[in-house]
Order: sequence, then C-alpha cells, then structure tokens
Amino acid sequence: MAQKQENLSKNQKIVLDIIEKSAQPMKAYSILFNVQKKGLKAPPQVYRALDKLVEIGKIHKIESRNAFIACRNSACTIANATAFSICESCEDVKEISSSKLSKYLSNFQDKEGMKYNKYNLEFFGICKKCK
Amino acid sequence: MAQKQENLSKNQKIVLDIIEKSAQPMKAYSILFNVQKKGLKAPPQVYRALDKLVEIGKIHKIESRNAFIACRNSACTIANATAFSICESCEDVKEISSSKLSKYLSNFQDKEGMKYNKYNLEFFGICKKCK
DNA sequence: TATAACTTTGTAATAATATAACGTAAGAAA
DNA sequence: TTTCTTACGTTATATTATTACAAAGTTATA
Repeated sequence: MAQKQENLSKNQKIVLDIIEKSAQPMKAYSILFNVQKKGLKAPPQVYRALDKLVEIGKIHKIESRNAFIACRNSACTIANATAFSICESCEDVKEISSSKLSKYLSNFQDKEGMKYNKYNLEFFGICKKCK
Repeated sequence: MAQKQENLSKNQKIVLDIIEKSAQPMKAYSILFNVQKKGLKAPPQVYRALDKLVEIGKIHKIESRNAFIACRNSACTIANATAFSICESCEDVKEISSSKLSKYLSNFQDKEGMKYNKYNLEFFGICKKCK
C-alpha cells in the first residue's frame, strides 16, 4: 500500500505539497525558494525531503531535466517503473501510465538474460499544442 | 551515414578519444582533468565537445549518472533511441542494442496517439558479477 | 585577393545542482 | 531512563553546467 501522507515528516509534507500544486516539474532550488517562508532555508532540507519522496514513490525525478514531478497514479509506490512524455518545445511533462508498456519493460531481459528491478523511460517529442 | 571522425574538431577528437578508451561512463570533470595535458583547460571546452558528440551520436549521456559513454553501435548516429543497463552495485553501464526493444519503443504511442521522435531508457539492477 | 560570415577556440566568471559534515532535537523501543 | 533511530538545522563545500566576450581560424564568395 501507498505510504500515507500522515506518515511524512513536516518538511516532507511541505515539499510534497508544493510539488503537487505544480502542474509541471519543479527544480530543487525553485522549490527551496518557494518554501523559504515556511522555514526551510537550506538545500539539504529540500534535498532530503525530495530523496525520501522519490524513494516512496510520491514524486519522480525527471532525470533529463533535473526536476521533480508529483506522481498522479493511484498506486504511487511504484517508484521503480516510470515513463514520461516530454515536449521539447514547451517542456510539458506527463507521466505515461500504460500497463502494456510497463509489463513489456518490467519483463524485458537483455541478451544474457539479465532482468531489471527498475527502469526509467523518457520520451521526447513535440506535443499537440506546440505542433 | 555516420559523421566521420575526420570531421570532428581537434577538441572533439580529444574528448571522444578519452571516452572511447574508457570502459565505463566518464564524468565531465573527470574528462576535463584527463585532457588538461592536451590543452583543454576550461569546462566550456569539454562541454562544447560533449554537446556535439552527443548530438551526432558518437557518445551518449547517462542522465541518471551525469556521465558520458561512447556509442559502440556500428550505426552510431542513433542519438535518438538509447537504452542502457546500469548495475546499481558496481555502476557498470552497458548500452542495450535490441532491435525488438527499439522497434517497440520507436512505435510507441500514448493514449492521445502522440508519437515521439526520441527516447532514453535506463534499466537498473544488479549485474551477474555483483550477484 | 579580400572581406564578410561563420565556426571554433580560449578564458574568466558565475550559475545551477547536489552533498558532506556536524551537532541538536524529537520520537520510538528496550 | 537509556539507547536507537530518524529527522532537523546549519555551514560549508563539492559537483555539474552555462554565460559572456574576445581572438583565431575557416569557408564562401564577391
């Protein structure tokens, strides 16, 4: 089951809250700037919260953008199988939830038969609005 | 066709050379340190070369590691469809070349029928050696 | 040739992203 | 209580990447 928000620490709640309110991925220092009025003054406070939230699957890191996005899936403990759609024009990012895709990738084996416990996939293109 | 190495600038050749000699992904500042005896003294010289080499597909960036690896594929202009296997224990990284996987992902459409011109996939697990 | 346009280079400075280290405090467990 | 663990606050620093600008080299072509 998903970890409940009540189990989160104060700083973790603050950071998650601001990320959830953002439609788009947020950068760590943008988060920091936004939570300074709430008492989080230094980078480690933000990064610690981010680390934990990523770990429990409440947020995901968009690696190619060094930014963090809230997980909108109901079962958002799935921190180990993520896929995103990124518009290279407007930088709009959406999480892709395709059970077909996730099944395909979770079962993927390489030539030596190695299986993986985790993956991250980022698709790039131009979204409809930008076309 | 793949851009020939002869078309590369001096700095691009130097940087590509050192990455190709490394079995593992190299970080930008590690590259910088290693090429200082060859006259590349400052970060922009390295980053410019890296940018170009990524663009033409001679190297790829491992986003989750902020590191760069030489492309071993014969047709290494394919900068737009990359997949890697990363061992979370020894940090060994291998490029995955599975035509089945690349076909599947290149043809992937999301719910709105959007197609993508580029993707990057990173698999994580524990490699055989580390098991 | 020359001269403009463009690309690449070198360099200094700085921006942006992330972590180390250390001591304190608060809560859970024994 | 004592111990253990987790979280917190803080300072400093490490790491990754870009901006800005002038100089040098290349290419195109008048």
